[in-house]
Amino acid sequence: MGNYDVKQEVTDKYSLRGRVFHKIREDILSGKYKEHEELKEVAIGEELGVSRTPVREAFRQLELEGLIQIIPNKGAYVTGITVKDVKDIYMIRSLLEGLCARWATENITEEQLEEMEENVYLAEFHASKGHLEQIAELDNRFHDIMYEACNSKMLQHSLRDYHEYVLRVRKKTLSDANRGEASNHEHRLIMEAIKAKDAARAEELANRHMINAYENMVKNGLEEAYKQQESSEEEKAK
Amino acid sequence: MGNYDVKQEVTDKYSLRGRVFHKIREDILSGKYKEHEELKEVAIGEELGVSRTPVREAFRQLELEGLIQIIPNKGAYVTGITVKDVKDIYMIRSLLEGLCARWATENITEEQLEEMEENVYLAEFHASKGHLEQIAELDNRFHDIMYEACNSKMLQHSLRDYHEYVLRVRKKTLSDANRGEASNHEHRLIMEAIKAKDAARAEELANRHMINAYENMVKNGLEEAYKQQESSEEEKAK
DNA sequence: CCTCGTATAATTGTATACAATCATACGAGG
DNA sequence: CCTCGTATGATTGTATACAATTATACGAGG
Repeated sequence: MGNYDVKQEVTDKYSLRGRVFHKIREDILSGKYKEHEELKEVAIGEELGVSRTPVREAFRQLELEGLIQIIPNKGAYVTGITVKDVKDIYMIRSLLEGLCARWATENITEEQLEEMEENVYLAEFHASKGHLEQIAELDNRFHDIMYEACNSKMLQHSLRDYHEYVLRVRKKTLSDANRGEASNHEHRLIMEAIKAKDAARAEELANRHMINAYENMVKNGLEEAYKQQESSEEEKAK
Repeated sequence: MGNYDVKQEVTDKYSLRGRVFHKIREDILSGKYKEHEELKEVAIGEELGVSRTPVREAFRQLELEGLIQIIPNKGAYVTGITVKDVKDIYMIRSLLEGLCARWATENITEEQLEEMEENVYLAEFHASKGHLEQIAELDNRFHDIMYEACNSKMLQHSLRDYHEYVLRVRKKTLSDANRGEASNHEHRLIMEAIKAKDAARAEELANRHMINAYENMVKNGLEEAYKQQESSEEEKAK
């Protein structure tokens, strides 16, 4: 239950307010709650040791994110995430990460660029040592730096949403060491394009970066990670 | 207060659950609550004739949408929407509407295509008669048909979000009869491209459609519609 | 006069109580 | 045996009560 103290920053950011929200979200994305399953306020509240009030607030947020659907006076039902959803997200992200890279080229600060360079070097180091955990962490951070650098609150918001959405899938695919190195190399190219102020190239590279990530994911069994929707067909029959 | 019975469908969709949410949202987008203003739960609750509970739930949703920022144990502060935000949204939408048009070309059903054709004809009729209200309504519907036709839950969700976000600006610019007719014509071209199964052309046209809408908006005084942020500078000084 | 600490007020966070709505089961009537 | 209506239980919707936290005001001490 209390697996939220792994990273201190994240803990502080989410503890108390939003802890319930992120826990339920995690449980949906991890497949604990299956598609079309009904979520009861009291049951989840008891499981997390809180009353219905915070649970209800979390439900409202989850509905807005599209993870559950709330039917008034009836209940909250898990929407789930299908293979097609993941594919769509990567296509959408491909476009938006491209736009982000373009804007980042125009707006990035010296500090951000330096952190990006450091990130790339560090990632290559950890890749050579086989430190998978750090690679995933640095990959997260690389994209986050770019989201900040693009200087657009709106774009940043959308990309963060999508990024989190597929976080579980990403963690799985980045565990593949080959893709990890390829991904790092793509990060380097993007970074260099940004540094050279070549916005068009940065956009094109970021575009490809997403497509590559997606194609690799398909190759490495995206279906398996999300076979939950098959088993939910029985659920639907009820 | 009770201006929600203009359109029956919308009323039913939002009444009871979500009414509070949409009302507060409307008040933020309309500029009633200015940037950096603190929203008190009890005050808003009394104004809407409800207790704190529904207000709090609405706050959580609004935060997720980025319209307010909630600082734990302190308060909820209006984030507002700046000129740059609107510009960014249109650039983002340009890409996503393009993608949507492409996917719609591949997935649209006969019924949807027929409704789209009907929509275009109707819009041209009302434009010739100068019925501005109907034009805005049909414009909404045109895009909504395409969102449905693209057959992507994720893309549909994002585009609806953005669409609503700039709804107020759009209503203002579509009041310009010239842009209304130009917009209708662009709708027709998109529709014809979809009908001809020319996905690349549909994408390109939808792209341009957004850029044109944005450029027209700038010309017609986008700044004026959102000058609220200037006045909020004083607020910030407090 | 300024600084710091305590006390008070205001506001949010959470839990609980009550109301409204929906699902289910059971039995009367056909 | 089936259908419909009512009654009961479960679940959500809302309001209120209490706890925790934060902001403010005031006064003691330097």
